[in-house]
Amino acid sequence: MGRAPCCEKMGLKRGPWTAEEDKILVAHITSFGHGNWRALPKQAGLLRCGKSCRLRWINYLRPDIKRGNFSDEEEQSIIQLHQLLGNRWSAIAARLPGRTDNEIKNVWHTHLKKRLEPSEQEQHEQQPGAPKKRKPSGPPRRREAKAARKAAAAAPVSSPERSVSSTVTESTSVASGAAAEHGGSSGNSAGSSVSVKEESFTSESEEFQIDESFWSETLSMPLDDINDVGLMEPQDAFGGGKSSDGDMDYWLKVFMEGDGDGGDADVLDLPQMI
DNA sequence: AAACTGAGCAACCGCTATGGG
DNA sequence: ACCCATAGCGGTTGCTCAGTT
Repeated sequence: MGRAPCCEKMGLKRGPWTAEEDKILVAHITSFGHGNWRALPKQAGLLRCGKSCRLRWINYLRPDIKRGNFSDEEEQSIIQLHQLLGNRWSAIAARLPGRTDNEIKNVWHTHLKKRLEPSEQEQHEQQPGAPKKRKPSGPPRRREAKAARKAAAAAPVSSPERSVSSTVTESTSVASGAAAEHGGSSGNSAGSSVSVKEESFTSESEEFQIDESFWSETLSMPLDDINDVGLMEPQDAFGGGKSSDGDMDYWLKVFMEGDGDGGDADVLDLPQMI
């Protein structure tokens, strides 16, 4: 279908986002929402293509992103959901609030898949795989280190030093119901352009900071808003969606509701991994 | 201490789906 | 009904850096 060339390369920046760009993007979306991704970069004064902005926002800047390592429960859920849904990362992500499809995809390919493969091999052929040169055992240390780094660097909205760093996840727990009325930023498409003027987006020279209330508000917004699309939403997950998903949805339904023997009942309880 | 290796992750690419005119 | 623009998704790539040699 008539697909506009993504980023008419001319003049558009690519590669890693700078803190400055992050600030601009967050500021713009927070103030005006993201009704039109394609137009957004121009409006915000970013030399990026809309696609890139969208990706950056969804995968990294969104305030409701949960950072840090995946908990065991989350990993188990991913494994189970992957068995059920296959590589439908967005569908899986929809059931793991705060996690993005990209992140889940990465975790799957880097950890979970590998973790499963050996056990599957052992199942099929009781042959211990050739000992890996590295990674003796135990939790990947690098992961934790990175998670820390990530948490530090992540909060897009604060200064690099990240005085506010105590992770978004933490604030999630204290999020008050205060501002649930805000139209949710992730679902926050066009219309709901959040009216968060009170946020302190000060001039570039000053520390860029979003008022705590923003995070509380956003984080406390009904998860339904965030996960509307996929999170156990009957119509969507069970047939209201694309017709091509019919089979999948059917089995999902069976899986979720239990097919009688209740074998997978556990999974049925994982609507939200918070 | 330096070089090397590879895990981890952010970002990109290209395709399909969807909605509006 | 058709065409086009945009959003969204999944696969892939390439960079960074911790861990190993």
